[in-house]
Amino acid sequence: MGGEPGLRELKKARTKTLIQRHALRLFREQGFAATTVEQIAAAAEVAPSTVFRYFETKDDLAVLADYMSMHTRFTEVFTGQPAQLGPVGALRRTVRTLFAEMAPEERAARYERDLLWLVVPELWGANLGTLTEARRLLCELVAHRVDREPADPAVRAVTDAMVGVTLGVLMDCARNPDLDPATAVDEALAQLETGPPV
Amino acid sequence: MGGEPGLRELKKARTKTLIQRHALRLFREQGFAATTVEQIAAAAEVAPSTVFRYFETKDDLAVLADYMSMHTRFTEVFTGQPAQLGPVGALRRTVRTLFAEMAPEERAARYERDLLWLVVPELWGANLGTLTEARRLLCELVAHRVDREPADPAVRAVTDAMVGVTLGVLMDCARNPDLDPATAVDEALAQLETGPPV
Amino acid sequence: MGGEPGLRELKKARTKTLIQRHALRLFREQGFAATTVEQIAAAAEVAPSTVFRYFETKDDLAVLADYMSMHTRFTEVFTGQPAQLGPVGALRRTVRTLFAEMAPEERAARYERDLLWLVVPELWGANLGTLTEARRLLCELVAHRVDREPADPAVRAVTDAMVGVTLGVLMDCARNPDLDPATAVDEALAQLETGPPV
Amino acid sequence: MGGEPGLRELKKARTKTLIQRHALRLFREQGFAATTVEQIAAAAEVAPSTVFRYFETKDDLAVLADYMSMHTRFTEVFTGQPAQLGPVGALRRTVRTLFAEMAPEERAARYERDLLWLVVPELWGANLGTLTEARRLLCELVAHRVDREPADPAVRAVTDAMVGVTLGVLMDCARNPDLDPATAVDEALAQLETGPPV
DNA sequence: ACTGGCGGGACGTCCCGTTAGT
DNA sequence: ACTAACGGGACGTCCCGCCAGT
Repeated sequence: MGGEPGLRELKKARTKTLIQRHALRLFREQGFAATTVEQIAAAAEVAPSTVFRYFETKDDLAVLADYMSMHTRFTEVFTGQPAQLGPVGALRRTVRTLFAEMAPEERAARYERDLLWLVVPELWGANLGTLTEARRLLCELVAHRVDREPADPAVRAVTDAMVGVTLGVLMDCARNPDLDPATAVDEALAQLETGPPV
Repeated sequence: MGGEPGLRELKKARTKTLIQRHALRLFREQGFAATTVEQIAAAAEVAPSTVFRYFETKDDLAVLADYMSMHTRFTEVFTGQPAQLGPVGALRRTVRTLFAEMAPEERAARYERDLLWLVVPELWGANLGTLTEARRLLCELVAHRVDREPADPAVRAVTDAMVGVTLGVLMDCARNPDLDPATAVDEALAQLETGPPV
Repeated sequence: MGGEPGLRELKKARTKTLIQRHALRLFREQGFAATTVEQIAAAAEVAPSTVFRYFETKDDLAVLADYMSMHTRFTEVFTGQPAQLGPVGALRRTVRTLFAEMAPEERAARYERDLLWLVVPELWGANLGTLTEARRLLCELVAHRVDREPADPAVRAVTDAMVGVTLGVLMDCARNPDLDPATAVDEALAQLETGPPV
Repeated sequence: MGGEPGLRELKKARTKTLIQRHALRLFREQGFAATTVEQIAAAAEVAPSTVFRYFETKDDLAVLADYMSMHTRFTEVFTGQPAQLGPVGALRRTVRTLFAEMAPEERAARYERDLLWLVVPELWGANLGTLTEARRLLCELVAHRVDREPADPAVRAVTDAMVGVTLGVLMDCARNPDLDPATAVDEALAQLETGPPV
């Protein structure tokens, strides 16, 4: 009653992470469609039913559910940027801050995990919800920053431009492991910031 | 013997279109996963095997294959825009031209068909290839117009911004049938063109 | 140690009844197959494991176990009927007496619960045992009353006729809530009693 | 077009019968629940999917679908009985005629198949529909014979009595292979016919 | 003692490839 | 050429038994 003090909860979270880790590894190694839930279960040393206990569908194994939990931190940092910064500038500094907060080894781990869906078409479906939600959030934050409505066309446009640019560069990163997402995103957004594009 | 008389070809194309039309309708009505190939076959009055003769997988039913054929026309129009126009301006005029070339009743039909995948997550996977290809093409056209390399970060950025803005507004159109895609896209791109966003 | 104080017993019985009540309600609302044990557990606010502690299988949730306990009272009343009454007459009066012994609100509650299995095919399997047992008992009581063997064809026939008529009318009641089982059964049995049918 | 002349249809029917035959055999040998669809498929030398192509659910394997086809013959014979016969007499003669029409080896085969569900509780659910339909038909035929409405209580009662007696005796036959259903049913119904039971 | 978590396995749906029939 | 039939296999749901935690 009141938050499950511990051991059970902990093990649950551990199992969930374990299953997803193996799933993502197998998706990368063999492709999404070619990987069966049975294989994932075997790799994680659980029963197939257990996989479905933690993830409703196979697709959900590729969904980064903990992203939602990042939204509050993102909001904090973005909102905290100096008022004279435009939306693009604020986003650049937010991204820099959030990347800096991650320990180096965490960053490497995340890159593998979080960029996978960008290069596996089947996973877009499962992650579209997360993406849409992120877009909605960013739109609101931008609106607040420039003191307009989220439905304002200018707000929509700048938001979608930032999303487009960020996604584009991340897709390149996912395909090319030599690129560092942190700097790549920052540089790409810089292009947007400097003025009328090209 | 010799070149297909063309009649058979025509009938084949007709069947293919027929199957896809019914498939898309059912996807919209019932959702993608809930629609079975058998239902589609029944609706199109063919055998399930025939569906697979025309489309390799069920996913392919949701892919707008004829888009590739639009690329040449798109390239023509885009390239033909006045040299002093920037990429965004050139895209706006290209889009206007292409929309204008469509008969009104064709436009309505296309809206239904072509925007469907934007609101059905499972269909993103199948259409991602088309989208990526379109992005690549636009990137090259932009590069050529501004006389830089396609790999140039500025070229990438403006391309991805245009793609992001266009997709964003199309998603809104798909969800809100009152919006007219032609004007909505044009207005959204106008936001990008006018200068440093917001 | 020693006889259970009875308090624990009582609570147990209460829980069992509670679980079954919710199960039957859900079976009626959603159908048997569509109702999961988890839903039942949630409705009764217990853990799924607990459901299986009280009922061996899901099917058993639909079995009216307390019917066996009614057998002794039934036997008493049936045996106590005047000797000159035939089996059908004795059954009619027994049924009337037993119905009369129930408080009105109990009758309404029982109707809902006890007639459910008649209209849900999947529940026949679980309840067939109870039905067979009832048939066997009635057969013996009839045999005793007419002073013949239970295996006597005439005894079997009259027993099965009564069972058939009763079941038939109860199935009608289950489907048509306007009918009152007490009078409907009585009237139907009256048809059997009056002589060579039709 | 127009009734599938042959080979295909024939093979289909053959496969369906084959699967069901093996299923019923296994149900008898191992019990219903203990028999898996895989086992049935293996015994019939088909794939498990093929089983589900012919029978919607495992339960349906135990349903005697061809009974419906007997209804017309039954109606003919029953209706053709002399007008002065009462419903029970007409049913007795109908049953005798129908049994007589079967070749001896067919009778033996049918007994095995058709009486199985009576002793396997899980199968009652699947067969209840057939039973209910039979009851409805008999009710109508009786009503017509005695020139009353099918809803008339007397009609209902005599119908249900006949159904009850028949079922009861068939259950005994199913459990006791020494009994001959044809004569057992006839004798049991005779009890109903001779007058006020007992 | 009760409950939560997990295993194992059956069911039933669906996809899609192959083979054989018309 | 088109289609029906079937195979094989993945997915996802659900039941129910067991064991470990509180």
